[in-house]
Amino acid sequence: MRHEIFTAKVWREQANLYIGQIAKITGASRKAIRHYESIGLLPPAKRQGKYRVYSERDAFLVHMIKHAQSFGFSLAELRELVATTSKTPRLPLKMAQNLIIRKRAALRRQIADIRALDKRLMQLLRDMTRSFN
Amino acid sequence: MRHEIFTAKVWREQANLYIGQIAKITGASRKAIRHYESIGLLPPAKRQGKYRVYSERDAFLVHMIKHAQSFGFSLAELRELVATTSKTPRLPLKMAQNLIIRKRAALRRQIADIRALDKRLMQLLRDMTRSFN
DNA sequence: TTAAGCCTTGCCCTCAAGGGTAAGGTCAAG
DNA sequence: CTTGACCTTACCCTTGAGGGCAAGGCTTAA
Repeated sequence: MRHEIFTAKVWREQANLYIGQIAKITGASRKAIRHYESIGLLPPAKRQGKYRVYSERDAFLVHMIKHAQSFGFSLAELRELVATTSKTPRLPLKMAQNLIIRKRAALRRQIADIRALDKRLMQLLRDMTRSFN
Repeated sequence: MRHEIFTAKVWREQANLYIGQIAKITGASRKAIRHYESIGLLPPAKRQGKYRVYSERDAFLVHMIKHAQSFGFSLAELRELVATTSKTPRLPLKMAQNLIIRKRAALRRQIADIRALDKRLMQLLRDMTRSFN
């Protein structure tokens, strides 16, 4: 029964992929993909028996996660975006843009913090030099 | 015997302090102080029986560690400085200055990295906006 | 000698993002 | 029906700097 329904051809058309296939396609490790699911970043995968099966849409989500990570986003920061994306046909542009804008603001804050620290270090250095003379 | 030698008065003069006293003086927790010892940042404390006893010099070292931490130094970064300081009468100025200079260089690198990331995010935002129109 | 207040070691927990390995179950094909 | 490739859960490990707790030992003043 199942064998007739899920022939190789139909598989490819429905893109019912095991986790290893998704991993190969997206470049994420199997472990990472399960991890995303375990922390609720990806919705629980459908199962065929005990095996997780994924569609090309899921591959897109994983791709998105990897891409976003390379831009410095943490998995936690991506939760909402991924959740929404998995429920709507297209990437929620506004949400993604807001994410980026907030990240940029955080970066600006980081730079300010680092500069403040640098100033303190500079002053410390000056004080030490003075105590030398 | 020991009781005659280590009277309260003599104690105060020799500043033989239990870990709780050092903790109170320096503001570091007992746990933190033991932690510094366990990772080899502080030399193994002398013992009176099973209790660690510290001198005011040790208090100075702990103070130094806390101070340096507030300037963004990790315990690992302080290893050499603390080791040397604990073996010489005064703070090794040159070594401390080099540490600061190196830290400032690292901060500059961090800022460069953040700015590069910010540029990428800006570009990404532009691309997304374009795909909107 | 005893109570109160210190101190001791040892173990698990935190956060992020998985890596590594074990031990075993399952799938598709020959 | 077996083989080999793939999958499953489950547990421990990593970095940094300790926090929290347990269970018990030490000190010292009264």
